[in-house]
Amino acid sequence: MSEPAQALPGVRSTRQRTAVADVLGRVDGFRSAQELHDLLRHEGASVGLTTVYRHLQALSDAGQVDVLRTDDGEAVYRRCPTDAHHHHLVCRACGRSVEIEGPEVEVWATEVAAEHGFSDVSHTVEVFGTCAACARKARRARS
Amino acid sequence: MSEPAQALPGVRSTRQRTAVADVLGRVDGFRSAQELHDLLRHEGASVGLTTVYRHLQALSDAGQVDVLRTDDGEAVYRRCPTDAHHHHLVCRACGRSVEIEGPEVEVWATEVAAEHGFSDVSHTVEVFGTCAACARKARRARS
DNA sequence: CCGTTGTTGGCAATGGTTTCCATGATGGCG
DNA sequence: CGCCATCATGGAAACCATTGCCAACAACGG
Ligand SMILES: [Zn+2]
Ligand SMILES: [Zn+2]
Ligand SMILES: [Zn+2]
Ligand SMILES: [Zn+2]
Repeated sequence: MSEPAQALPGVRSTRQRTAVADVLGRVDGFRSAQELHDLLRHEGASVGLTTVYRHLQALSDAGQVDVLRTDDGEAVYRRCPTDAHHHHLVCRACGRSVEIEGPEVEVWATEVAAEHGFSDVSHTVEVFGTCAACARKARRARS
Repeated sequence: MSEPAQALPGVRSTRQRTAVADVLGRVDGFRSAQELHDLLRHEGASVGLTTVYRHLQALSDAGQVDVLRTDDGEAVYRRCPTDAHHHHLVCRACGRSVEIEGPEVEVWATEVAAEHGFSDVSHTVEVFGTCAACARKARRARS
């Protein structure tokens, strides 16, 4: 551990790289690459869309951001406060999300896969809903 | 209930519609729209790609086929032997899949959402792995 | 200051999916 | 039977997130 963990060899710390990492830290939910690109643009720290994709890819490869896909196939990204394996409770309306974990789910997934002779097992577990804030907003709008 | 559940008003039973429903019943795993289109083409019962998409959409809306997305965002479809709520154990290599269920997971998802004040809750739970057949095949190829 | 090496970002290409629209089949009705 | 209204079909074009390409750029070491 003679060097910071994030400085992989051959990876420079550029303005763009930190801008992408920063904006991810500042938002509270899953965001698409294009939303992040727009955010950066509006903040003045403009970064090419291609570059945003590149860094999101890199961060995701490094396990520093979580990626999941919306119902219509768009990839959305989130930097979570924890590095440990976990899942998400995501608001369908605003994207805000909460880290959740369920040891019993981990066990169940492993066991059921083994029972059927599957190896090299992984799983996706995401819970979607409407957060309290968005539910309030919707109720107010409907009245 | 004076009419069969599947015959929605304004939906005719055409050659194409049955062809799509049939091929879904004949394959054993999740398949993409384009794969299904190819299968139909090779069977002689050719159906336009647009029409394949249309019927997959309709069947999915009617809850008669399950849809999920691969890592690269492609939608894959499967007609499952059961109508009841369930999840899948899917082979990453060949798409073959097994229906699984876990009551404890259902409970967990509901509870954790309620704890955080989320309403209108749904969830996606899929387990991926390499099925025994594909694992054998891979081992043989590597030697 | 120069050359090497990794970075950037606009633009073009990709590829799954959807939309359009002209054509075709169906079925009721006179 | 002939005609019309109503879907259904499918090829082509549009869409759109994502990736590939590549020329211009910054950083670093010498
Ligand atoms: Zn919300
Ligand atoms: Zn897990
Ligand atoms: Zn397999
Ligand atoms: Zn479930």
